[in-house]
Amino acid sequence: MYEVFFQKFRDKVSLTKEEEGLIKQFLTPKKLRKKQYLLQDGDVCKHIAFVEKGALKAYTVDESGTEHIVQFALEGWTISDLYSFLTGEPATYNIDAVEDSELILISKAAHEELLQQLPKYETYIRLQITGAYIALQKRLTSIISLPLEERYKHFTTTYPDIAQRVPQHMIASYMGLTPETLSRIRSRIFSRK
Amino acid sequence: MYEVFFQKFRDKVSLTKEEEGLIKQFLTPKKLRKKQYLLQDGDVCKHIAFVEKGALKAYTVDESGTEHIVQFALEGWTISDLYSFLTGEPATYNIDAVEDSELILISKAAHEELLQQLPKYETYIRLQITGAYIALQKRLTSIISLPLEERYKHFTTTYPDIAQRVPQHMIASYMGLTPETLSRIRSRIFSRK
DNA sequence: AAAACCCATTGATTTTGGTCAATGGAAAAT
DNA sequence: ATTTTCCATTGACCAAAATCAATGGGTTTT
Repeated sequence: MYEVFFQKFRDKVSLTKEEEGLIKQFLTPKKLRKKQYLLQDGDVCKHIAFVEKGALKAYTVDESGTEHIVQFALEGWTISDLYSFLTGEPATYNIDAVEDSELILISKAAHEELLQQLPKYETYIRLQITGAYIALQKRLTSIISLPLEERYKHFTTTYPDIAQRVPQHMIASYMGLTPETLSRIRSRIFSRK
Repeated sequence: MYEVFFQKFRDKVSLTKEEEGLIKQFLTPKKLRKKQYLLQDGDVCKHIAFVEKGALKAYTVDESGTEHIVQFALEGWTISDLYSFLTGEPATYNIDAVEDSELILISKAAHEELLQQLPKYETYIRLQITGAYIALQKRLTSIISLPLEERYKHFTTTYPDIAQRVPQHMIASYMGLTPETLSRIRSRIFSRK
């Protein structure tokens, strides 16, 4: 149940068996069926969720009811409304399951306790958030500097797993496009080469 | 010379005079004239730069020679090509001074040494990068979910200082627009209210 | 003080993506 | 097995932003 989590952890910081056991006490497993919410806009985000299996998405919904996907998370990724988690303010994102999923939850209390008790946990969190920041900055850069067709190619080469598993209209939403436009971009790419 | 830096540091983590002295040994001040480069695309990013005074921008340049601004940094902000800094890969951003500026540089060696010697430094870095991540995620959300006019308003209310000090064509670039389009959006906003 | 440059604005036109609508196929529900 | 539902695609049309081009106000340079 915790294999992927500790694998990712050890990729960043080495752990003894004892430390692993200590951490385990603070983790809560949770299963989520496809389309179930992990978090709803307006609620306070109570957990950081690590994806052991499955796929989730974080998104906003505008007045017209359109979803705008902010983030996908597959196995090995972490998802939350970090601002809400840290401040206790109501969340501005919804998070739900794109597929049946298995998660590992870290509550605010557990997070703070681990930061206190285990310096390696702080290092893990620091490296984890740093990686997320860099990935986000690259995404932003591709949005402001690449033409649409290049952006789509960049996306599919950076995240081939997401491109394969997730319905196209969600990818369109993630890219800030309508499904029709993404479909046309794809057909242009295929016909041209 | 180090006032703003330690002020920001203490906002996140308290420091004794001794600790402050220790950190100071690892910092290098640097002045930059308007338009001077701090980092050029292709070079390795050797430092994290903290802005004591002035304003910098990080940007890419596409084949047509157009700049795409990824980030601004005013007093109290930090700027670098973090990916290049951490991995030693060539940078993909240029960074230069929008105004005459005073910086505090942290080299890779200094960064690693401080992480080793001073747990509070790691905490500072963790909180700092967390804040940057949240800000970036908000920016991304506004890009994919808000209509242009709202996005501009969001920008000016979130960063009134940048909106005032930086030329409009740079803000257009930061928003992924042409200067003409931003100008028209502004005139629409002013005439409408 | 004049010249050169930078920059914001405005107009005319083109390009690009969005909207509305219909179709067909595949997957899920009954 | 058959009906729904969901989803990708395509077409016609519309709206929005980019491009091209010109103007004039400010700065800075000389």
